[in-house]
Amino acid sequence: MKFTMEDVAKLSGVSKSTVSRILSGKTVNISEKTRQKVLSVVQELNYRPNELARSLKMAQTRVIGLILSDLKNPFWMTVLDGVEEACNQFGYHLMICNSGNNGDKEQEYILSLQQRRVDGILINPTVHNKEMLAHLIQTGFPLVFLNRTIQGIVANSVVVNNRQGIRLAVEHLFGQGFRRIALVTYNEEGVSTWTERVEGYKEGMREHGINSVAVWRKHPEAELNLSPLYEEYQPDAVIVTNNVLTLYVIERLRELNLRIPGDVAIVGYDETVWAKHLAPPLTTIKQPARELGRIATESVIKLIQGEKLSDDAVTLTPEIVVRESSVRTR
Amino acid sequence: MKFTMEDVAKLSGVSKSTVSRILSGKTVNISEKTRQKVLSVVQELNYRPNELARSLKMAQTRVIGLILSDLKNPFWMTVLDGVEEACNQFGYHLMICNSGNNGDKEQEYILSLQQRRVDGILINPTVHNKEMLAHLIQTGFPLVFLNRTIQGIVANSVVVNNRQGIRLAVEHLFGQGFRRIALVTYNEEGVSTWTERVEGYKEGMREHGINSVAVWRKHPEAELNLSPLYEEYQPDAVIVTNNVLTLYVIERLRELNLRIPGDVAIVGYDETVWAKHLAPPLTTIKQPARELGRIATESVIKLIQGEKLSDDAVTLTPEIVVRESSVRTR
DNA sequence: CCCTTTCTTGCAATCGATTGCAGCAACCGG
DNA sequence: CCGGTTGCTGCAATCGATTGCAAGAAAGGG
Repeated sequence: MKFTMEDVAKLSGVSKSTVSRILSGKTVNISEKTRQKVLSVVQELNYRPNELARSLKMAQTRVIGLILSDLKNPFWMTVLDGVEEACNQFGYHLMICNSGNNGDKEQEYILSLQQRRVDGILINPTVHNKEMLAHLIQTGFPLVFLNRTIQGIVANSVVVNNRQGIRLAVEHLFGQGFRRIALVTYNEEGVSTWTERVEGYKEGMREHGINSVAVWRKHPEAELNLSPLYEEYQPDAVIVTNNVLTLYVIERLRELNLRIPGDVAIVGYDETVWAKHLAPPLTTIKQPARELGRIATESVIKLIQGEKLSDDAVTLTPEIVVRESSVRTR
Repeated sequence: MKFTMEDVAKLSGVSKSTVSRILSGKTVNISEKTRQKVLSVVQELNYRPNELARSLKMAQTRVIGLILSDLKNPFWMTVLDGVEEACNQFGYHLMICNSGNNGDKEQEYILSLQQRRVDGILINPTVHNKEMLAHLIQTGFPLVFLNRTIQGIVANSVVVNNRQGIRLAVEHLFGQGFRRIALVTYNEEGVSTWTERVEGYKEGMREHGINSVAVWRKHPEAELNLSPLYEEYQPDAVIVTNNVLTLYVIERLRELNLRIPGDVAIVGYDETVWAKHLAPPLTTIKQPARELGRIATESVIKLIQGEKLSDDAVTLTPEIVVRESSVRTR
């Protein structure tokens, strides 16, 4: 049922070369008669060229690999939508992988995508494959870091300003009169998003003359008992560095019978569909997720097409969406 | 920097054939000496075979295409996670496309995936490409419908029982003493998920002797003014057939100054990370999303491997998660 | 020691495209 | 009528693997 160029050629009474030239749009010097003939046969057979063969010969697949560290995080849904949109626009296809923050799996995927000869890779990297990634970049392979950077690796990357994001939260809370602000984040060594957000928090506090800060870290797999932490620092506000973690923290605070924002104010990370429907509606740091996806994809496509990018890193700007969860009640 | 089998062969002093046989694990009759020699060269060069060439020759790519109708819906995130997991387990890669419920885009993606010679396709189909899909199935192409069926097409599909899902909601609400139950759904012609849920609702109501029902339909792009609808039917409970739509409805009801569940109870569709954090916590119909993804993927892989599936359709069972939004207050 | 059988390995065709080079036909002017 | 252009098309090599067939080497039997 599947036809080849050979078949089309035979039925049109021409050679493969001619068919190929017509289909690839190399309009140069093909008589209108043969062109019509060939196109009608193509139509009739419903022929479509085998992309594998084409890719093999052309040494390009028009496929981009995407490696995410945690597919379950709803944040990626919007990013993914932007990535898909850009891919579609430029005629690329997307191959998706989920490393689950596992270094070995990530490595296997990188190799595997390369074996499949993807033209470029978008990656939200783990911290476990530094040398491999560095090597890849060094060899000129089109690679773009998505939302995370890796210490010590100069790479094209598209990220959102994490320090600024947290500082928006800090400034807002200070404006509302809160002073004892704690931060809750994930306990994952070396992940730039978390470390930068923690730094942003400390900087922000320091600027207001506060050096006694509280950073609470939750291991992704374990529970976090807020009770002793709360007792020790007695915060009047909490900033959380991740969307799902925010829900977790809210739940734990409720268990301590703390009212939001009366006893403790909350600012969460990532604007989500549900943020405004929580009780009380949640103040969030909104990251431009779709743009993140779009721009990163456009970047990798530019690299593929041989363009030099003017900047190694594109840094997007977060906003704060203020809702009741962080507004001082009288 | 990229080596070919030829290079490996030359450096090992053997022919391509031998290298190929060793790497493809065809252990039959290769002397241990040459095997070791070749493997060491492979190691040294860091050689990995070109999958394009292999795929071309073998006429299989070990890639599965996934076409979703609406990537933005958080429901898919969990499904996707299940799909990815199964793909990974069986050594397949995933190519993702988003039709955005657009028939033309869907068609283009189907053709394009076929051109790329994916081994099989998982699709959450729109209603616009019946003949094409039917034809595909007829030719024996491994295709599995995901979460939706298409009227008039017998296909392998994995779905969740939609009638039963809604009826769980109806029964629960009746148990709580609600009688004037309205349903809100999307106004999309012919989409099985919506039509089946509407039917389930009507059946459930009829069984309780209620023939006067209210189905409110929201066009995906337009606003829905609940005020007149509410006035007309005066429901004491509302079931919503989609997760994001549920948030929308809750917002509109709030604008009408209706208290939940005091004035009107709510049951939403899809168990989400945020459901239990809403105010009040939301009762939901929980679909086994990850299993949906896993099983559909396993099905298409079986089809690819030539197995006959014992049943055309696998129907999974939803559950109800009861929370305060649908519990009668005294 | 020769012939047969069993291991190993290589040759060359194949998968389905793309493309440089060359050849043939038609057309032109002189 | 002939040589030179120009226009159109085909031949055959190539991309990087896989694999049927056959040949050469090694081993075994008489």
